[in-house]
Amino acid sequence: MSQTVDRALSILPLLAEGPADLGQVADRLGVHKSTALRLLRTLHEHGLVYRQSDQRYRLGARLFALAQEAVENLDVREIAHPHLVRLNESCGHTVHLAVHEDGEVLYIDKVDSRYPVRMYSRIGKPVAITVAAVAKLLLADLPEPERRALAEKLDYPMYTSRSTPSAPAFLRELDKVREQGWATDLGGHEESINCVAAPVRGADGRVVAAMSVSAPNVVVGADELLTLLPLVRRTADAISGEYSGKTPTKEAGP
Amino acid sequence: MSQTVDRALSILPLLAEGPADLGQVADRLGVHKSTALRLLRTLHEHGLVYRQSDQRYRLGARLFALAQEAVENLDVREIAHPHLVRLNESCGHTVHLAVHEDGEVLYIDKVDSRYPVRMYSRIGKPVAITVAAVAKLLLADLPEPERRALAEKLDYPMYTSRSTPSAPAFLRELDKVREQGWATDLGGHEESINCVAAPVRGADGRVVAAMSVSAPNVVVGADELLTLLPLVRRTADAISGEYSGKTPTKEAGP
DNA sequence: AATGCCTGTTGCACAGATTGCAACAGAGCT
DNA sequence: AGCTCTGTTGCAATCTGTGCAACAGGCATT
Repeated sequence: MSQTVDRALSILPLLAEGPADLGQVADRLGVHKSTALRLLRTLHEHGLVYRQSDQRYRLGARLFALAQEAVENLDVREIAHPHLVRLNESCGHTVHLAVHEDGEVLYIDKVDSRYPVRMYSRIGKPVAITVAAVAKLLLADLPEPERRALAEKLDYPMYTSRSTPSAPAFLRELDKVREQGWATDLGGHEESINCVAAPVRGADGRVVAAMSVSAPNVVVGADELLTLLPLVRRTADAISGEYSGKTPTKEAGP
Repeated sequence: MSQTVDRALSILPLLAEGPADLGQVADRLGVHKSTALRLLRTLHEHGLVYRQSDQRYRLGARLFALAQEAVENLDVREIAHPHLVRLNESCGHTVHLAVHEDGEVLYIDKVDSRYPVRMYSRIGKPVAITVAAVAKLLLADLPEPERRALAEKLDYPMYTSRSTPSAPAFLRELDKVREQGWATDLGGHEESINCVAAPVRGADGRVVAAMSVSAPNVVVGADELLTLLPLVRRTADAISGEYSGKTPTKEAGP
């Protein structure tokens, strides 16, 4: 809607691919070098891009700080976290929390005490939306037309032979998931990894988040993982209860 | 430099404080509501802001993805990570990696296997620049005028009685740190936490990053922590060697 | 139940900011 | 030393962004 801002913001994903110099940025934006320079300057003043010693531009530090603060005012995450930790303690597996936003599903929390994994390599990363158990739950709850439109807009990469192959198959899966109130991903993303997931609902019953437990086949088989389903659902329900019970925004209640 | 972009970007830190509606955004920007609306729309199209169900705006998902990719392009981090893990395994304490950028120091990696801490609560967060051991190392290496200018621009909050109190004291500390080639923070940020840090240098000898080991007093005293110094320095030197040995950019070598 | 207020949204004309050009500067390389 | 390449600045034309005012829709109040 605003050309200048649009151009400026287009620089960010471009730089996300790697550092670039002025000429490259100008070319890929399709604007004059001087224009690109001015946009980059403005981005720089706000700390969103950084000019490294070789004069090339790169994404800047403020971006981290913003993403940081953004994740910190997601109230679902705050409420859910202790529950995730407790679940992790009792089963030992990786626990994820994810939300849906504008056609993307992303992890907003993760607990994995067994292996010291680099946590930031996951949080914030968009999820494999067509196969992940949490994605199924979040999308299954969308209103019919929106869900259909999204399903048909998606790509269906065959990560493994068990990946969801097409929009119709995906929509069928979503119907099933909505019906049963939980979801799985059995080797659909990575051959040897299975997940079980359950939805977190707000006061109005809408799904606001989804949580999952993941484990590699070598640790527990799919059957064994499924025995955790009741525990996962109970945890999700506990979060739902707490989330819809309180209104943690600052508006004073009656 | 570019008014429109400047205004649009000013919205981001504003929303970082918490969700806001159109009117609030317009007020705080000092522009007409319609203008704010258009800016927000553009930000929305790029996924940087998200409109939640109550119509208020909040920072968006793309921000995570960008910060994500940004951190993945930092080659120091990639090289350093295994070393940090190894150091953590041998001493058991929290290990940090930090870089300096435009007057800010921020953590870009952290390993803490003992306590399952929420990792993202730190990575990307600006460091207490006047007291942190890693900050001292990074700033001590700046050219004299720049260092002086920065030191005088900073605030010197007294987190504890041992915090750096003023610019002159800070500059003196930086001189000492540069001299000895390592740094400490003994309860300067939080009363009961001590850190030892060492610099990572590029091929030209400039400090490109700094790493530290932190531990609370109740686990090991300051004296005991200092016995780790040789190990920390060796680790940092190992990273420096590997970092300056390779040029991991795509420019083909001879 | 109807009214009034408040928030978000659109069309339009003006003003002013942004754009591309061309000329300049400075570094790095042949 | 000359050359080219990249980054940088001043300027005028114009296109874009801005604020205004009117509209729409929802919520709470009368």
